[in-house]
Amino acid sequence: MNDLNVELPDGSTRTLSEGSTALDLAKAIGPRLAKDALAARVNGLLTDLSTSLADRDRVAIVTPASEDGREVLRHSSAHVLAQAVTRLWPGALYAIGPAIRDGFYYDFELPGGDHFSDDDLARVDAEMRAIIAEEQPFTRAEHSIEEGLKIFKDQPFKIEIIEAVVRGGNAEDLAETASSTMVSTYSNTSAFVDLCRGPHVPTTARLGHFQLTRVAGAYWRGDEKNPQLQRIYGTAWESKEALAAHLTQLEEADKRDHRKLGHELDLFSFPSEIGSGLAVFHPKGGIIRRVLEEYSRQRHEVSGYEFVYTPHISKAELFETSGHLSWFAEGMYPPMVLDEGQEYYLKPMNCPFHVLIFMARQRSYRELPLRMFEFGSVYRYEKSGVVQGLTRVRGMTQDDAHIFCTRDQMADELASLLKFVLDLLRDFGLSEFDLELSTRPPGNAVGTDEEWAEAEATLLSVAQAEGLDLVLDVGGGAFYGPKISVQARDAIGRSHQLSTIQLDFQEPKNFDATYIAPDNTRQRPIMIHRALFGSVERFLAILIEHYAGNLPTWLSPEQVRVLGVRDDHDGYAYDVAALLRKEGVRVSVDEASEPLGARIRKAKLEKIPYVVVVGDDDVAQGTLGVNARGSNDPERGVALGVFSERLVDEIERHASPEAP
RNA sequence: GCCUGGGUAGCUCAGUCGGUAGAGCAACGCAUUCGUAAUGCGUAGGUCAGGAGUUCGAAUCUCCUCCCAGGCUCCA
Repeated sequence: MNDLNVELPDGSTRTLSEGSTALDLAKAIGPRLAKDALAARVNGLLTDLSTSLADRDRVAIVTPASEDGREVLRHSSAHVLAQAVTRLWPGALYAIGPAIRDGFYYDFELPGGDHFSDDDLARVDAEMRAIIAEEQPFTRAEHSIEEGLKIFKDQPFKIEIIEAVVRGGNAEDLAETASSTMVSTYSNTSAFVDLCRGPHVPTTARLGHFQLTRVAGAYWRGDEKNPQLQRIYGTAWESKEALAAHLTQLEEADKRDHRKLGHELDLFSFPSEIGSGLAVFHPKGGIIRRVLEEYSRQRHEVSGYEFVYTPHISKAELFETSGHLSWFAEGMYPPMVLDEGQEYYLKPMNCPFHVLIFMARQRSYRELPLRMFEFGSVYRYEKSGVVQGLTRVRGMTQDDAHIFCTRDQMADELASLLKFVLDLLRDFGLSEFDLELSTRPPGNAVGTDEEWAEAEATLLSVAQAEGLDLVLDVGGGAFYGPKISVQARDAIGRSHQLSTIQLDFQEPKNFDATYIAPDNTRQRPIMIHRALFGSVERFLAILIEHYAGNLPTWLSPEQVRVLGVRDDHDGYAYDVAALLRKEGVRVSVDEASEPLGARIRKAKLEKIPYVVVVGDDDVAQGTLGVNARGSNDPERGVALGVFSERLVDEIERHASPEAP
């Protein structure tokens, strides 16, 4: 019998007897590893422990507390979920059930068109735990296509997958089976067989740290035209602790929810009388918005932008010319019809209006690049199910600008623009970015090859100069021009798409916009659409969640609250407030009608950066007690002038008490 | 738009079998004058999301509409 040598991840080799499996390798390395092992990665491919190894294979044993391990656990959990559902709903059809980020799901069609309800989760959970307690093995088998079709003759979704794979298939289908000539199945008991490429854990006993999270409807193959299936989501982890940590993290994310904080901090609301997806900003939210917008305007002004204002509605003709009515009508509110049959639309975008400003008179090349900026309110008819807080609304304000430039100016303009975007976002405390460049789509794109190539190359080189990775979305651009989008990572690692820079070779053509070139010919300008915040509402939501409501001092609606210890200190408290207000600080006084502790608590719950307490000593010496947000250790006896200077400096630097 | 769950005082929530609506916090009033996260007492507060139906009687059962949450689809 020949030995075989396999290579381990650390580069060492092991000699095993012929016919050894990955599990045998784990045993040879150590009993603890063998006990821990869930699956193996052989020559880069995830596979079962029962896989036989060949000479010179590169093998890594997969253990639970790893990305591979969790993926296997989740995938196997999904499999158990399907088995549980078929036990509880005999005749249920099962479709697909992959591992996803943090968990898994499985899609079903229940007999008689039945739907899962929330109460079903507990039943399914109990059934899954019963299956796990039975310590069922996951047994893999390979069949011919014909056999496969026979095995799943009562499971039309599986048949559809097999047939799709035979025809060539897509990645998703291939993940379910093995290849176009062979069907891979896993069975736990004779009663339950699933079409699956695997790998799976050796037995269900290895599972258990899971929680079913929710039920949902989901279209078969993600297509709205297909029947809707019933989906159950779950999360699964390698240990009780890891599961608990994940659930805690979800709770933490909930606490940051801008809808919750927006309500608690009295920033904005969505009165149902106004309608779905339409926000009103309360005075405190209004302050944040005003400060944010003023800062943005100021930055735009020094960067050579001019400010324009345009109406919220327009005749249909404008959107016919721009093309919106032919390709974006679904996203627009229906028209208002005036007496003479004239149709007016709420604007879904600002660009056509800006083009008209460009065209208001003859333009010379000497005026270019012409940069027009507007906080433009737009209205989009979002489908009722997609509206969400401030992040997906039906009425929003974009920090929108359109740059009209010549072909020669395009590269410089893009380069300075991308720098401008990143600088501005950094001023708001966002520092981690991902860039995505969507390049020319196949087929009839507008613009010359050179224009596309130059624009793409420019965006790429700027990203590199900024030291940022740029992900290419090859062929993902719109037909009318390439696009770069900026995603920002927030404090808990979530990624939000913010800015977009979109080149447009089309719209100036639609409007026949031109400028007079040095050679006295009419030339077509290139148009760049760009929004930095995306929408002001959405940007605010992201900031609120990024800071968990603890906004940096310059953005805080109330920056300082002054409390007198007794009511005979209130006079001094007002003096302090007046002095700070003179320095431009937003400050209020809470008079001593309640105990100090209660007033401090209230101010802390409102996340005010500084709570200032003044008592006998302070009145006598002109000092303050400073209680900074995020600190449990108040500073006593701070001179008023010192505090004021510190505060003004902090505001100027966009810092906060937590990060001074 | 589709699936699931929800909407009761300003907020968070309880409300059993269908029998005239409850708490805590907040608000307001009075008292309390206090040095770093909840002072005490009292008062007021409701078209039970809206509409229709069943019933002697509906927060509770049925239907429709609106709004919210989580998914699916969508996000130019």
